[in-house]
Amino acid sequence: MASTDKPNPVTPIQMRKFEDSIPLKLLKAREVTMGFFRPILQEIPMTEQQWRVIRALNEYGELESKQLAELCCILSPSLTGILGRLEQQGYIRRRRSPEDQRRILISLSDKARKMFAELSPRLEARYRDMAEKFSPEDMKTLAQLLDQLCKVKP
Amino acid sequence: MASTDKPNPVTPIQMRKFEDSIPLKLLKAREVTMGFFRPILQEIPMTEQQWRVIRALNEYGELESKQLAELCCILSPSLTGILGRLEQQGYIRRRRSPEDQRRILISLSDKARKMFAELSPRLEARYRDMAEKFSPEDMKTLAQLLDQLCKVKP
DNA sequence: AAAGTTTCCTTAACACATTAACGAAATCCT
DNA sequence: AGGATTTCGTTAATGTGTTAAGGAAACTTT
Repeated sequence: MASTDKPNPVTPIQMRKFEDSIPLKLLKAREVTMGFFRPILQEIPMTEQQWRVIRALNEYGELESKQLAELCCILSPSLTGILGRLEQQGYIRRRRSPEDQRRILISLSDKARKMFAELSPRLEARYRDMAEKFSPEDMKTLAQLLDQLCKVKP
Repeated sequence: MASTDKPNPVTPIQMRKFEDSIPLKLLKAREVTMGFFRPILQEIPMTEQQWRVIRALNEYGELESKQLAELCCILSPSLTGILGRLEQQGYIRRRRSPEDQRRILISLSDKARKMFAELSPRLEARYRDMAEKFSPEDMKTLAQLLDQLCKVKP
C-alpha cells in the first residue's frame, strides 16, 4: 500500500511558495535576532516585552500608558498585565495624571534604573556583535526598508 | 512644584535609540504586513497561525508534526493546541506514522482544501497589492536581507 | 533482552496577543 | 446644565509563545 506517499500537493502554476512570505520571513528574522538577547534577559528574569517597556521609560522618562503602548508596539490590554507585573516586582510606579484623571503616568523606580544600568551594556554588546556578524551596512539598509514598509497602508 | 516635568532621561552619550532596534522594527513591520491579511482571515474565522499551517499542508501534502513546526516557525507546544483546534473544526486529520509510532502525520481535509481554494486568491491579491504599494524591487531586497539575517548565529 | 539514552509529542504553568465589551473621566452639543 | 459622544484604561475570553517536565516509542549499549 502506498499510504506513505506524498499526497499530490495542490500547488497551482503561478503561486507564491510558502516560504516566500514576507510576514513569515519577518517572524523568523525576529526569532533569530531575539536569540541573541533572550539568554541575558532570562537571567533576571525579564521578558522581552518587559524589557521593551523598561527601555522606553529609561529613554523618555515618565510616559502615559498610551504612549508607552504605541512606542513598544504593545496593545493596551497586554500592557495592563505587563505593567501590573512590573509594578509588583518594584520596577515601575503608576500614578494618575493630575490634569486628566483617565490617564496613567508610568515611571521607572531606582531598582529598575539600577537593573537597566547593569543589563544594558551587555545587551548593547550583543547587538554590536549581531551587527558585526550580519554586516553593519546591510543592517542600515534593512532598517531603512523596514521603516519604509511600516509606512505602507492597506 | 515641578512634578509634571519630564524626569531627566538617563540616556548616555553614545547609546542606540529605543526606536533603532532591529527586533522592534521587525515586529512593527510584521504588524503592518499582517494588517493586510487579518481582515480576510477573520471572516472565517481563522488565526494567522492556523492559516500558516493550512498553507504549509496545502503545499507539502502530508507532513509530520515536527516538520510542520519547523516550516511554520511554531514551537511544538503551541502546535499541539493549534492542531487540536484545527482538527476539531474539521480542517485537518491526524494519524500515527506506521513506521514510527511516535510521529504524527497531518493532512488537510476536503473542507480545508475547499476553504483554501476560496481564500487563497483573495490573500494573494492582497499580497500583490502590498508589494505594489511598497515596491516589488525593495520587496526582493528585503527578502534577501531577511534570509541572510536568519543565517546569523549567536 | 534489560537498562540507559534519545526522540517525539504532549501537558502544565505562566506571560503575552487579540478582539470585544465595560466603566469612569473628559469632551461635545444643543 | 444635562445628555450624547469620545477617550482611556481595564476586564474578560480565547488563542498563541515560551520554558520545563512528562510519557511513550525508538535507539543504543552492554
